Amino acid sequence: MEKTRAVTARNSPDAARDIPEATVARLPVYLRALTTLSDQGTTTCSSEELAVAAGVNSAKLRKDLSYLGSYGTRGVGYDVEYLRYQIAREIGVTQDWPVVIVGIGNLGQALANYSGFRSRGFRVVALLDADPARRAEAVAGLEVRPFADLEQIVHDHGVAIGVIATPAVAAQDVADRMVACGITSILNFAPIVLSVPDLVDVRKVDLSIELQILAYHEQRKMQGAVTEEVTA
Amino acid sequence: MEKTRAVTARNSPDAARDIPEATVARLPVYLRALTTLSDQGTTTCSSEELAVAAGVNSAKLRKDLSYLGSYGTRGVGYDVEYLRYQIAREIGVTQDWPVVIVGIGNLGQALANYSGFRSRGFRVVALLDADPARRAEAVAGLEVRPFADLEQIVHDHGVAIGVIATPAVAAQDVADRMVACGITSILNFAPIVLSVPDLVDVRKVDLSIELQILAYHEQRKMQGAVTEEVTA
DNA sequence: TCCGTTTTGTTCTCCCGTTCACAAACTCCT
DNA sequence: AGGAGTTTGTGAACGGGAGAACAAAACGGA
Repeated sequence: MEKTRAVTARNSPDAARDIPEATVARLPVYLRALTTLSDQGTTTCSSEELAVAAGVNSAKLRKDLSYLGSYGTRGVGYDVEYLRYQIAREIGVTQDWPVVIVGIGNLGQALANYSGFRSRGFRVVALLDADPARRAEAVAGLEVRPFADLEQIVHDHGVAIGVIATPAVAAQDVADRMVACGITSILNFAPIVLSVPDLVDVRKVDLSIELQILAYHEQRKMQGAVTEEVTA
Repeated sequence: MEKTRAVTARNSPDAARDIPEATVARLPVYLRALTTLSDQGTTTCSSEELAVAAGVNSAKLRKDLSYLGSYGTRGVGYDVEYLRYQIAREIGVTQDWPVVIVGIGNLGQALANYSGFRSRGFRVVALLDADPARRAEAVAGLEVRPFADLEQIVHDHGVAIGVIATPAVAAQDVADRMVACGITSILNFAPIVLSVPDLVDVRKVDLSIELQILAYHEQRKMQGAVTEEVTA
């Protein structure tokens, strides 16, 4: 394993180079910016233009792209379509990823209806909820099925990614069941720290945490204003 | 300003010490963990216990807390209630923050109904949408008002934080209007990079980016499996 | 009172990520 | 063909955060 990676790391186009995590997190942003440029009819762009569109420093952008390979032309820039495909392939969104959503409350429904998933290579194959009342009507054209169906669905569709949009109290149970079914990537919206095996990836989105971070800075802005008044 | 900060930085309890951004992002997690512990009836906890509950390293937790002050007791640990209050005060969620949500589609409705905002010091004071059809019925007990009312609402309630849940094409316009009204912190759910003045804070939540990051790692897991089979 | 135990607060070191700066490489124009 | 201009890719310096490790401090028991 180690040896294989060492040999293929530099040159092979499909080698699994180890891309820094910070870079991985920005690749989707670049992809989005390139798609926008492409829609506008732009065929070529410089690192500076793309950096502006992605809201980052151009040197950082170039270094990020250099981890994927040399896809630009010096003195010219990058071919928008070509680069877009290369990034999409590196991320893995040239293929379709089946996804299940568990917890069809307000947030779960919003996620089920979100068109941005489908357009970026993700297909919601099932909606699950433990509450029978929630299963009365279809959401986003899909019936809401009992949570017990999870294993069957994961098996049938080869699901590797699960989304948790349940209340906090239910989230750990759901995660455990997901892991038991073979899901290895979880996007967690519940405000709780999930514990999962090392080989399972978890990313969390906590809406109120984001607001709290903003509040902290907002408070400092106000304190600063007061301090200035006092010292003035 | 510089001088004032230098003088008050170390000792004054309400001084605006500069807390590292990485620490700020974790404080809300600690706050959540402490609330959970408190609800369970725990009155005292060690850094190790709290670290486990927050999903971080205990050394990192202690260092984070040390930026706020010395709120623990050596040999004993931390008083849950006391620490909880100190963190809440540092973040600024002991006071109430009025918030406006613009874009009352699926996601906007979910946000409007999210109880986690209210319970953590945020109060949704208005829902705005440019589409008259959306204003037909109330959402989360609030009427949906025209976007033109933004300035009046911001002025009346002293709103400093705005949430954008519109489609991408509308987001920059909304942000510009928010900034013009005096909003200085924006939580952006639209998949686009907003450009705002330096003194305005923007945090973004992009649902599909999170999935793409998971997809990248998922793809690598699979590649790794294949490589192992080949080399075996 | 004194010693062992526990746990915090902090120092030190290492590593990752960011940014600068520049050589290499490509285009275009003469 | 050659030189001027442009832009990429990357080496190197820099800064910040993570984690180990330890000294300082508090508690409890004898």
